[in-house]
Amino acid sequence: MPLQKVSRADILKSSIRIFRQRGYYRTSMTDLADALGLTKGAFYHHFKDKKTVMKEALQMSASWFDRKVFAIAYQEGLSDQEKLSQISVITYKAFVDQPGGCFFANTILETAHVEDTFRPEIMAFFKAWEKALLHIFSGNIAPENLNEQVEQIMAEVEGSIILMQLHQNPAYLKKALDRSLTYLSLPANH
Amino acid sequence: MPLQKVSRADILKSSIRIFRQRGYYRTSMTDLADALGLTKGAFYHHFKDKKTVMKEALQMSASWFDRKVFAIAYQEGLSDQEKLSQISVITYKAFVDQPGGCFFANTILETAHVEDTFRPEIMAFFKAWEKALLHIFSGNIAPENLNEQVEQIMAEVEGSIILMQLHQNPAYLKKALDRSLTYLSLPANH
DNA sequence: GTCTATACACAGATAGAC
DNA sequence: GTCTATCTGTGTATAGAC
Repeated sequence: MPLQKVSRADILKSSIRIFRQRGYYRTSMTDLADALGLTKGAFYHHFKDKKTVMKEALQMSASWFDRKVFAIAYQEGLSDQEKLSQISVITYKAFVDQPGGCFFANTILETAHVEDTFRPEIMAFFKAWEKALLHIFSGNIAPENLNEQVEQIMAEVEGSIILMQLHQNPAYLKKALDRSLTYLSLPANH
Repeated sequence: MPLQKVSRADILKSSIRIFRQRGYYRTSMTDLADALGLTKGAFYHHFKDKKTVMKEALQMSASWFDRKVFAIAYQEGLSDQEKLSQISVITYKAFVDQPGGCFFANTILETAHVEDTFRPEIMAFFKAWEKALLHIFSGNIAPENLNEQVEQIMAEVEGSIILMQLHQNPAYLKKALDRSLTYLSLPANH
């Protein structure tokens, strides 16, 4: 029986799930190690400290959204409606299938007034999301309303994730995502 | 020189500020005691444990919103526009003057997937907010759209508080509150 | 009502055997 | 690469003097 090899990516995938649900401060190194069937000592062989695990976890999660969600905004041959609809479906699935809500929103609220350690990673996620939405809506909305429309959608989605977790009911997120689709065809924007 | 007397309300007011900024788990009993110039031992004379401080802090904060913000929705002699406008102004001031964003949103995101301890107190805040908005909008919006309109406003405001803290810019909250006023006079709702 | 001192658990992190 | 054992700091909470 050879020794089990755990890849850096395996560790991060597992740690993302735990950090997202329990938060950064409440998660202990023992929590992270146990989830992989490792001891603390073995875990520290792979990562030098908790901060580094968290930073790379945020980066890996942001990268997933870049590739699986935001990339849809730049695909050739899709209408703006199709792009936004596909993004909504995947976003819904992502936030409902795996508990813990939005890893990035959770982390900024938890840490913003304690330390700035993770602000760059969190900011990168929101900037990529904003850019994708701006790309989709730029042809449908007057330039002077564009930025606020995109801001509004991001606020609605993030806020609905809070309500979803409060009421333990994913319908809140579903309705917010559905509303974002209606903003593509508002008469007032043409 | 008599011994200094610290009231339960004083302790709670101070603790609310710290819990809101640092979160529940990251806040230590030493943090709470130090802020009042007390030692841990003295602090424990007033509250039997951390959980109780948090519960009463949430209750006191919710009570403040009930009296100072949500009560406006039921005041005689104000138009719906005036009610919502006054609520917006106070809400903005409350969330901007004191750092840490929304105590209730922070706490539900931090604790929802770890324990249910504070869910009743947090739920009470959101229910009171929802009820106040329903009261204001009930005369302006068709009954079949009423619930979703109120949901949307709460999601937008909470989401904008996240963006406000991410970008360290209160304009995000201001714009979300201003949008809520426009929903009172949307032609589609009449 | 506030203080010092302390008990006990667990946190993050490291050393060294296998 | 994983383990056990350990170091050090800090957490919640309590006991008892003043």
